[in-house]
Amino acid sequence: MVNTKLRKQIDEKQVKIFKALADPIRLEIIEYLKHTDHEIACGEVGKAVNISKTSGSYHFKLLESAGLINTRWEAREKYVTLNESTFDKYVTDFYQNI
Amino acid sequence: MVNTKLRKQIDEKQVKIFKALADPIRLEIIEYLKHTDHEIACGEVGKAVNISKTSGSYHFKLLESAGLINTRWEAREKYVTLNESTFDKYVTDFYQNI
DNA sequence: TTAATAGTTCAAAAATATTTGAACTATTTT
DNA sequence: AAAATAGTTCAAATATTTTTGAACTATTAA
Repeated sequence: MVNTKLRKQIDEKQVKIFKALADPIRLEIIEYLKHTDHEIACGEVGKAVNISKTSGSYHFKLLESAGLINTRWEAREKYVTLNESTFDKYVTDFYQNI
Repeated sequence: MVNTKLRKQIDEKQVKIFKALADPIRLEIIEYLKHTDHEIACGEVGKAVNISKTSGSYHFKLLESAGLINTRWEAREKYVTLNESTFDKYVTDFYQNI
């Protein structure tokens, strides 16, 4: 059990995560990344799910800001992977924890 | 593994559920219902989370349409409970199943 | 050193979601 | 029968999210 202020912060984070998951493009990206199962460049994912680079930039930023993906720059490319621990804590364990 | 058309339907349902969860009022309602742990009238929940009846009507309808709550009318009141099986299938098991 | 490539940023436009209050239905209480 | 209660519906207003294209930065390749 947590206090009210912390509860509220947790909820804001929780809402942010569900918002990030509440979009068909982002779900496609997430599914693609899960099945890929290794680091992959944003551009390659974007091609796979058929979105413009601008749209990709928007969606990857949002996913990263929610903590659902990790990113790493190398040369011209930004590589992404899923952040499984966020899925575990905020999705898989959501119902149990509220 | 499922075919493309079914995959798409599942995704639509999945998006709808995450959208329903992606709102602070609805998360409060859900948390309240989980802790209440028995049938309770919409109005009582609405008072507890401090929303207008119009707003309550909107949010309960959305939660029901996503399959996250069950409802039952009795006399003037509409009673709600969480639909745990939807949480299990679409939230708890989400990451594993994609 | 110029081209091409990978991605970002910006602001405007378009699309979606939420809130609000007034008027409504159905049921129960007085 | 009238008043009160519980909830719905509607349309307008507001707020938030997403898409778009043009211009940009940084890096690599020719």
